Amino acid sequence: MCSASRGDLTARARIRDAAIECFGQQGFGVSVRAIAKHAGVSAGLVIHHFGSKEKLREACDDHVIQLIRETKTETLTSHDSQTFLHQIAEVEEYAGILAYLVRALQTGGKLLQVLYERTLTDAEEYLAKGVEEGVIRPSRDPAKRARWLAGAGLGSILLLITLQEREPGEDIDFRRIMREWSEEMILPALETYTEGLLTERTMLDAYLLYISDPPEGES
Amino acid sequence: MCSASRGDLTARARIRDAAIECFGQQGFGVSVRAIAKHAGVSAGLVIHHFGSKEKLREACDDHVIQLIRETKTETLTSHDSQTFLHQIAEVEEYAGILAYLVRALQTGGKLLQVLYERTLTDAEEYLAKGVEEGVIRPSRDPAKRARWLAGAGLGSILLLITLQEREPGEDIDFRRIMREWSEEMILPALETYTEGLLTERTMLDAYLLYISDPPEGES
DNA sequence: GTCTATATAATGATAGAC
DNA sequence: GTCTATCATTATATAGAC
Repeated sequence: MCSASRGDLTARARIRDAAIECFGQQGFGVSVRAIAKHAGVSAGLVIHHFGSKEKLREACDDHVIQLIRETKTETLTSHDSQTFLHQIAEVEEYAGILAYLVRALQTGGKLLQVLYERTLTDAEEYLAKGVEEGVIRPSRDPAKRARWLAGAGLGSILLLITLQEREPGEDIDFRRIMREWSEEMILPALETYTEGLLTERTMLDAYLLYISDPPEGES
Repeated sequence: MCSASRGDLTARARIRDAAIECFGQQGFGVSVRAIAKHAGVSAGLVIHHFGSKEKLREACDDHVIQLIRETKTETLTSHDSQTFLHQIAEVEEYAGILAYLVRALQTGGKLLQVLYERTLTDAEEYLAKGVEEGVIRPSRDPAKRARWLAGAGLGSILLLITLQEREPGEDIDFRRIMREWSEEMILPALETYTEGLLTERTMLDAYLLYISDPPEGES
């Protein structure tokens, strides 16, 4: 399925996997000693293989990024563009990776960048396909709409997860959170996406007029 | 305007303000010594006043929470429910507080809880007022819709800010980010909120039927 | 490759002078 | 109230044996 399964039992890989678990559960402040203990090796060996704690962190990032890139997005058929995050949350095996992922997302950096781009690409495809099939309305600016929806989708699930974490180190049931959130949002989302939110089109028309006839210098 | 201005120049307050700046710019890993240096006092005095680094952190949280509670939400007239975050971002004086706020939001905890509740309350009020005035469509479940919109609003702006932070310690222009985001989202938001996203109401009707006639045991 | 032992630096917090 | 000096702990990273 993914490269993490191929005879990947070298000490280096074991340490990396242990690091992903420790970082995910306890945050990036966790000590090299704790990671080494969890991997069943000495602290020295960890540094021997990765050079430094920071490089170990980078190796973890790269490993998860590779996983994101290798995992195909399931066919998007449901009411809302299924996030990659939802997909991975359903796989028991990836529980540790998901925890790491969430923590990495909260601190920003390359991983967040990659996941956002992935989410954006998925949203663009989903929307384009829907428009082509006639089930989704065309947009005056499809790229902007995709960015808006992707940002709201990834952002709100990320916010929700962060919101659930009462105390540091607490185990979070990502699957439960995402399932509950999906049920929570389906009614308002369907409602709004079907019927809209505003009763009048005055604001939209005013804005369209505004941008078609810019008041002051603009390209 | 707010309590932070009343003869608040005691050393304790100076240390607290310095801590907010340091935490905001460099994260919560910043040392007590660095905070003390920034406040122009000794490290011992910091502990003397607050007991521990953690309690200092709590004092910072409480101070920002008080600010959130004291700041009134401006009348919500624009196209979209203006987030409290947007409002504070426009005040030059609060630049340091905003940085702290964002970092606190990313790590979760009490402050995030408070700000989310605030955003939710604002959204509920805004929507209720709009429905009453007839400019916003009534919802089958107003509370759920408010939660959905508040989560998407706060979540996406938080995601966007986190996304902008290339390297740790980098100075972020929150105002620029929020202004650009507002301009980015106004077209897709108005478009979707006015015309909807889906061309057919089959999915909504199917879901409404589904929940009105639950297939298996449900309250 | 893997270990133990250790160097070195930084941290949060304390004690006591002023 | 504020300082300096110091403690005790912990961290990352290194050196060298096996």
